[in-house]
Amino acid sequence: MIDAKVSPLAGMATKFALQASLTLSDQAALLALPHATRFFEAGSYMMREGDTPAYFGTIVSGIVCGHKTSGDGQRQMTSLHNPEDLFGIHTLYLESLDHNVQSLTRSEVVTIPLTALRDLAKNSAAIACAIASIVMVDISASRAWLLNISRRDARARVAHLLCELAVRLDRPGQAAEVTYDLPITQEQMADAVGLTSVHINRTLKYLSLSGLVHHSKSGVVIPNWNNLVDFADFNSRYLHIKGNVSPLSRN
Amino acid sequence: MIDAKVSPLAGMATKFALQASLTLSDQAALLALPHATRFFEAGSYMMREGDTPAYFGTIVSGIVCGHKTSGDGQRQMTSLHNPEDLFGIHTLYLESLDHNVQSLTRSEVVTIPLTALRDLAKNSAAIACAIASIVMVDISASRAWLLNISRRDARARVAHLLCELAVRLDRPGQAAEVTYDLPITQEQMADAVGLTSVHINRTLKYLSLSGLVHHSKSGVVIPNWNNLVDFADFNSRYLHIKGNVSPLSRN
DNA sequence: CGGAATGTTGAACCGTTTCAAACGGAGTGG
DNA sequence: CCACTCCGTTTGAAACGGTTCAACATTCCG
Repeated sequence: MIDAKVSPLAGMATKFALQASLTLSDQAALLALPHATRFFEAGSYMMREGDTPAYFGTIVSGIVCGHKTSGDGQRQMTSLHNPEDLFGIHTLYLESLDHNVQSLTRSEVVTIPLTALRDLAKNSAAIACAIASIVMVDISASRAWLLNISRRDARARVAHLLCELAVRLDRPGQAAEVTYDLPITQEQMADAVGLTSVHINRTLKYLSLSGLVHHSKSGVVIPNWNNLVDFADFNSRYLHIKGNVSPLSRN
Repeated sequence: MIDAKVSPLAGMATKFALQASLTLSDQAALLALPHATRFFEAGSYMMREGDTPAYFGTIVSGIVCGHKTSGDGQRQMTSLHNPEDLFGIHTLYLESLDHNVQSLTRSEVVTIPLTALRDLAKNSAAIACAIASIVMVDISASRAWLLNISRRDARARVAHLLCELAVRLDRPGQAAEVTYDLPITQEQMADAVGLTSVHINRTLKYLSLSGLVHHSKSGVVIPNWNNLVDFADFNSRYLHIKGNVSPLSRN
């Protein structure tokens, strides 16, 4: 099995292994991928729309987002990546990037050239399947965001986002209260859910006053997980977490 | 090369071949996939959220959509499929469906069991890569919908959708005027772009009055392609059409 | 300590929704 | 062939949710 101590690529290799059954040589090949550790300041671009995709990576620390901007400069995030998440793998076979990737906080990432992964996938059906599988999970999340942004009001919308992050950070499941770090600004949150930072402010105030969630620099506190899930109309199925116990992600 | 006359699967096989270089035996294997021709009445469900994915397919005729619904019954389409498009392939490696697939008009489709494709992908890296590639193109479109719905007003939003469909139906490129069929109701269009059918009505009226697009039972007429593209802030890059001449898709 | 970035609040405004009513066309049955 | 119905379209008026603009408070950071 993959030993998490061995390599900064171990997390990435594990993600692959979760999606398809890999031979030992496939696992070894993944761990042998050329890679570099890089640091990005908050707000710096890791990739830009229109670029030729060059690498993908795993996040070691920090928060990274994918986003697009409209002609008049408005921005919409399309994904949010936490430590241990992969980013950029969607673009493995795209000739040009359709979105930007930017760090929201100072972050450390391990980057891997796409050419190297392409070579691997060309020779291993299992690895290619794992990649396809990873992208399928991501497109499912993308569809969930679409619904969230188009059909839920501001309150449920940010509640839903906070639920998603809780589940992805593996927090719920034990007690009623759920807690995690989320060092992003209200403006960044606005770009994630398609609102204004002013309205995010009012919405967070409402959610806090009604005891559903508290968000501050010290993190997110969800006093009662089930309450928030109900309020947000949240169902974690779309995250396709393997071995997920309850499809409703209520305790 | 793949002969379009041979099999109802030829279109599907060609889509795969466009994304990865397939050996002749890969191509033959794709064409040999078990399949069935099926008809669906307008409005009938081909797959439902929560189901275990069973098949994918190509559309022969008709229009099919993917959609999700929120707890209070509001609906948001996540994709629209025209003849020759694939549907359901996103779910190849998902344990449960995260969205519904429904026909908007009476439609004829060719369905292929996912198990058969999984077997093929397991043994051919090229086919697995083609699948990954197809999904990557789709997730790119999904991101574009996200931006469209969250950050453009109703007018630009429906204009953008009509641009996308024009390009995907391969209409623009020759003359300034662009025409195509789009036998969907205003309510269906509303579900595609995240608006109300009432507001779609007013928006279409505006677009028609200003000479940008006309939509009726007889189809879509775009008197001047470049005008609509500018108005909609449309750039076809996100569709990743191979061999696409102009990334801006202006003539 | 000072300046910039982020958060907070109020008031006016505006795009979209909601509700309600009426209209038109296609299909059906008498 | 007309009357009836159903479904989608059209229009108006009022209400609502979120934006915009502007001012001020707070926190962060060099």
